[in-house]
Amino acid sequence: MTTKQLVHKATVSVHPEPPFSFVGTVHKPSNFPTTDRMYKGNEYWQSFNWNDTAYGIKMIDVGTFETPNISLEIYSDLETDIGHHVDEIVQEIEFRFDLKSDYSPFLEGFATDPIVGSAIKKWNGMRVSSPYSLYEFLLVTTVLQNTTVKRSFQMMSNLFERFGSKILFDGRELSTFWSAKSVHVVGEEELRELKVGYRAKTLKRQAGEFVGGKIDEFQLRTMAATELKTNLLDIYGVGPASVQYLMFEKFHQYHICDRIPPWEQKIYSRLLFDKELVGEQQLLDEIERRWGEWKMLAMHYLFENLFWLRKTNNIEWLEALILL
DNA sequence: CATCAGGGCCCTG
DNA sequence: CAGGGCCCTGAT
Repeated sequence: MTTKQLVHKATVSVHPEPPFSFVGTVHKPSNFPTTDRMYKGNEYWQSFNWNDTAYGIKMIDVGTFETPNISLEIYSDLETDIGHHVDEIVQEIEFRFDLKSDYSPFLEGFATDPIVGSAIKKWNGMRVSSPYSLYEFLLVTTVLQNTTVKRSFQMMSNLFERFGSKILFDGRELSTFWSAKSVHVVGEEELRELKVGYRAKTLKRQAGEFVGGKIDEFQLRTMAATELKTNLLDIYGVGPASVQYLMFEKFHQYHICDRIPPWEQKIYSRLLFDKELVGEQQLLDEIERRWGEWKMLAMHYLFENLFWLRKTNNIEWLEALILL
């Protein structure tokens, strides 16, 4: 696999809505690691596909909690690419990282909440963000299905190896995602060789839905929650669990939570009830009672805070759930 | 050795 | 609406 060097650069200042947590926004400790992005200190890098071109994105935190400021660097192979697309790339980054939303009613309203209060204190201003396009996000939800974290990671690596490529910018080498087209033209059998099992059919069908124009991410973004959900469920391979991830992380519908998948169920059972396993409906009732319209955001703050704690503390029950 | 469930979803009856 | 089947792997 050859590595493409991206030598041209444009720099733009981006100003998120205060308050803002850079780390909490660009780095999600709960996500399994992939080679398309990396975070260190006050800097963040990722590959970024836009209009069939592989860009490199670097964000540097040069602001403060109250006066957020990100120095956004866009790297490209061709100078003209940056010139023509810089504005739309900035807009897209602002959307994916949810930089312009106002979380203050939640952050202020629950600052002293007995359960989520300490997570808010630590992560105040953390956004619901996903670095991925809808196509890329669906790859993740597909490899997550009906398996363990370890195998999901293996499937993702195999896909990167087969379809992705590499870029080098700012001294960092990162994997890039691929187009739906490149998967669409490949036979299902060839996909199965990547150890994705029955998901080969899903990967191929989803790629086809993008290529054929059935899925339009930008149109989906204009829809209200109910219509959005219906349309997402209409995508082959998207069921109740995946649609919950999509609605929240990708489309930032942080007032909605009508499903808590098994793995999260175990984790929230501990966080909310200090029990090994509480019924899904009981958990749903509890989060509604405690946080109402902000319930999914509250859950996210709890979740990421827990995985951050894991870095310095040994949380035995959590390790057991991750090793599965 | 066999059996089974794991961060679901589709399809059938 | 319930339930079988699906790829593969590690745990038992």
